Amino acid sequence: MQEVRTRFAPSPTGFLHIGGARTALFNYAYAKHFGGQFFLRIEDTDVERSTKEYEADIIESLKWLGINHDGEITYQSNRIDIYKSYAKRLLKEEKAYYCFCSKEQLEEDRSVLIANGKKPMYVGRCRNLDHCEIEKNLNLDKPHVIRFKVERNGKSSVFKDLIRNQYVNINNDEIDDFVIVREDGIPTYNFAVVIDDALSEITHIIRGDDHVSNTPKQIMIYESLCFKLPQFAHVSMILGSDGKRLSKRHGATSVNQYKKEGFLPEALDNYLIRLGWSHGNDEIFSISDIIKFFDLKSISKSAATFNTEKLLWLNSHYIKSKDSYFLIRLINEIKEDSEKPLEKDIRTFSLIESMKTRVKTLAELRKAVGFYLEEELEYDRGLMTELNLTGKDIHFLKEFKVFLNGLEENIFEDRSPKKELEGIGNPSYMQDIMNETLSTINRTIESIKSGFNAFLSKNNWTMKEKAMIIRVALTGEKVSPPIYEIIFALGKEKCIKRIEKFSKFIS
RNA sequence: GGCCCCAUAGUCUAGCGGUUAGGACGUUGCCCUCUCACGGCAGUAACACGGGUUCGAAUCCCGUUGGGGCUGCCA
Repeated sequence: MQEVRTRFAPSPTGFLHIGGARTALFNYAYAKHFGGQFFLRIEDTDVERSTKEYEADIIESLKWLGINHDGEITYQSNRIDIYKSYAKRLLKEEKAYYCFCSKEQLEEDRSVLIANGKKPMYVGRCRNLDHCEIEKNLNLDKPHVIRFKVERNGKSSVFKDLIRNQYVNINNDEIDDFVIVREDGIPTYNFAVVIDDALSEITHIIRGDDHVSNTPKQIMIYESLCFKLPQFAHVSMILGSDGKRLSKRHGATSVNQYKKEGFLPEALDNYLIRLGWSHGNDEIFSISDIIKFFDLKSISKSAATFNTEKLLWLNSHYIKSKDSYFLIRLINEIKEDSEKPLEKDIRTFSLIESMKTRVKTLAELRKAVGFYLEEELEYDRGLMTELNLTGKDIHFLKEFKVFLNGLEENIFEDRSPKKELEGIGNPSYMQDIMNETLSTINRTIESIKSGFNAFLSKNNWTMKEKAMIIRVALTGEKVSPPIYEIIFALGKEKCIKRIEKFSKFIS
């Protein structure tokens, strides 16, 4: 069997968006499923709109998603001469022709056709120019493009689409004599794409639905150049919540933006692969699962609506599955320059460990431990009225401070294994350290817990009635990790300081 | 307008001639509980419509409606 070779061919006229990422993932998964190769080609023939910034974004985003290409990246802008030579060949074989019509003239033709209720196609003025006329115009340096001469007289173009598993039939009368080389000598998409795909021996072209109507044009070029045809698979579009094609209007659409907002690449990959593709009732797919199970026949024919809720669910799923040191690292990677980095110590670790089940993004996770990062807490007035504190509470806080004072210092010693974790590559060793860290935390928290419970019962208090005031005093928030965990993370001294400050604030 | 494609709950989907139409997200209720989550349990909600074909249709065919795409010297 022939090796499967696929490609992703974005144009650097925008950031890598969700739709492009899915197409890339499909192509990657398909090739890898068959042990084939996946290539990346930058289609930068639109010199007006292509930028290096977008190009870098696309490459980086793909890398972040783990969609790794084989071989070197191809740039169409480096291959203009190749396209030109093929255009020359088509000209010589009279499968293409020079067109000297001015843009103004074409615009006029167009409006006349539309006014008469006709299809706005090229009128064919230059389709059958005689040699002398062409020579004359060329010698005069008259601006021109090269058009492909579409065979008509009732002919039609047929190709099989692998997603629908059926033939798509388009009458050639519907297809214009499209431009293959622009006035400035740069080839157009439909021309360059065919030459590159053919020359790089791409076997399967998996791309968006928006290319179906281009396919007959491209097949004509394949045939006119005697290239071997690849197979085509057109994936339906991704729609926004309003049913319209997904665009910037719908909020975050670039991969990069999702990264910044604290999504994990695993979550995005998993979400994207399930958007339009299924494998029975399975929902969770790692990259290797994707490669293992991916196929074209399980791709849905209909358009899919992008749903952030489900992405968030997947993201929280993957956040929960990561170890907390790793999460700290990821949070620091995406933090704003103005934010201070999270420390890789055992206290931060314990908080992340506790909060990671309560958030859906890394950004939220960072925010959730904000009370720990802040030196000085702000207490919300509204929250105070809600608490409705009395003299009894002030008394309780006093007692609580006594309890804190009585805690042994050494339980708060920082037994951070961070040094050992820096720059080591042995996963099982890391796992050991991780487990040890976790059990240290658990042991300590247990000891705080039993001491605290004894303190409560001695005074005939219950957790239920006292938890909220402690929570607010120590964090300034109504929602926080469990009390014992806060005490552990903050440490004795900070807890006492915060209780003192809070007591002063309320009295 | 013309051409092409699509149609199972709010969303992603399973189904491929005979199912109590399955799963997941969301949502609702309950349990757990120091808050919020997590977790567990239970519930909610769908075959767009109309004709055929067939003993039998979500499934096959035709039409209607609705949606999407293309109709560039963008890709």
